[in-house]
Amino acid sequence: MNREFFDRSVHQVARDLIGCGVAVGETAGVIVETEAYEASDPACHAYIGRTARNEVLFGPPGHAYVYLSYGIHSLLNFVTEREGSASAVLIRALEPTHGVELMRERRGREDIEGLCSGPGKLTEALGVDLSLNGADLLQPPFDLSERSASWGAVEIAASERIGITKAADLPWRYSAAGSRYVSRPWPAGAFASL
DNA sequence: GCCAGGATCGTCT
DNA sequence: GACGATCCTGGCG
Repeated sequence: MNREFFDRSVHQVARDLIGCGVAVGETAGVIVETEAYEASDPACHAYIGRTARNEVLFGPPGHAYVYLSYGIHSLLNFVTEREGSASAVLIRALEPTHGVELMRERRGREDIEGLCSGPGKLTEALGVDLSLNGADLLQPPFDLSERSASWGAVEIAASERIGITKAADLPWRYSAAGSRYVSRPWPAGAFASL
């Protein structure tokens, strides 16, 4: 995984991230659900312009944008597109692959489907918090890997984003069709082409 | 199984 | 001083 991967349209990156591996320290999983947020999008934190909070979104691609949601959950995003173009992919769900016992301890639950099936859940499982805001995704503790051959033919569903009030009708949520690890099911017949 | 409500705090008005 | 890109629990069928 290199910088160029992220230096592309946020929608392309959001789709291409499905099936890719994300490791943070000893824990890792495969991305099965993402959402795209672009600068011209009212639901994007950068829509209102540059502030102290969203500054990372305006920076170079391939960095982590982490912010606190509802005062409780840290949400993990990957910054995309050239510097100055504020856009990011929200990582919404993972299929756990490594460090499952550590994930269980951090989450305080046993069921593997529930460990990373939501944006706030996976950050808790991976140990991601606000201290990683702005961190380079190409450096430790992150270790990202490209989609493996077994995921090469994955079908990707496109549907409406979850939990937002502005621009809620845009179909910018992407999920791996057939995965048991997504945060919510996708509507029938909502498929994007690779 | 579904739904309503509460937890909790950084950010911006 | 209001508002979330959320999650979990408890109450009710």
